Amino acid sequence: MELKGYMEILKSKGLKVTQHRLEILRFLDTNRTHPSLEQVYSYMKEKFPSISKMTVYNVVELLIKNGIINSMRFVNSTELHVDFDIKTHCHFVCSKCGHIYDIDSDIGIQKIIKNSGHKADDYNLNIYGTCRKCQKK
Amino acid sequence: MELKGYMEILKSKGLKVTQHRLEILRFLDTNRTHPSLEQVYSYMKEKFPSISKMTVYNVVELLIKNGIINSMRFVNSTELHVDFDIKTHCHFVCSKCGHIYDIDSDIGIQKIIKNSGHKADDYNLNIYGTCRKCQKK
DNA sequence: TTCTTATATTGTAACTGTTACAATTTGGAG
DNA sequence: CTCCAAATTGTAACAGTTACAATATAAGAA
Repeated sequence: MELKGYMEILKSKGLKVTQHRLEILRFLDTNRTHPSLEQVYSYMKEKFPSISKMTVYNVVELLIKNGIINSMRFVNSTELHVDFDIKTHCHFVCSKCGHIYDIDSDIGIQKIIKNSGHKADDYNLNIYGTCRKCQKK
Repeated sequence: MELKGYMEILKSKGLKVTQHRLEILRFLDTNRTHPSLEQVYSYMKEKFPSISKMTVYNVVELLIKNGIINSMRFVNSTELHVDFDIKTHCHFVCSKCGHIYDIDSDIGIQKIIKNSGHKADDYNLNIYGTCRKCQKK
């Protein structure tokens, strides 16, 4: 996606366009690796050596709140991970190598809670185990 | 369940039986509220005023590693929650009241990852939204 | 029972991820 | 270009967790 595309995303939500916001969006879009905030900060620090970690936290929080990016947490660590893909809610986490894989699957969340009376806004399915690559080793 | 039952659970895994372990098991068994470690500690502190928070962390870690209890983390906080029920892997978290509901559903995890080549050991499905009670308010 | 030893518990300190807040800088409307 | 609301920054504090060494205890052996 071109820079113009990220500008449109921000503008469509009535958000100001800043270099930091554009670069974080671009990084997440081109690196679909579900990075932790530390990893996002680490990348941004190279591009903008004077950037504050707070900016990363602020921008990420803003993007999450406006439904532009996805966030997830896994049972084996306390840190928040983010991803540009807001459609995929299922992830496979390898206990050996730590790699996070997207699992493209519609688990029919409405059917699961239909008798409960609850109203679902979002969900995360995290699957833990050994990934394809690590099984071969 | 009687105290004897918790002793059997520990012994069957070759673990030593201690007052702390028994009490934490009993608390989790009779309070299926998916408490955070802070909440477990808070309860234990009343029963055993001199208990260290480290003991709670150690015992809980041991119980998780031996597959005796379940653990889960939610996207809105960094803290680990635990539950005596090792069968239920689906939870509904109300964004309004914070209550965590068990969702009894078999989502057929094997089917979901069958083409991926990965091998699943465990999973957590967290659903976020407004619970039945909070919708009425 | 008492002894022994491996293991459970404890306190402290350090570490990681996150939040609060006030000071400063900046995007973008007019 | 000017101005103001909002973005960014640095600092400090906080919450959850981990590491580790010292002490206490469970449970098998004698």
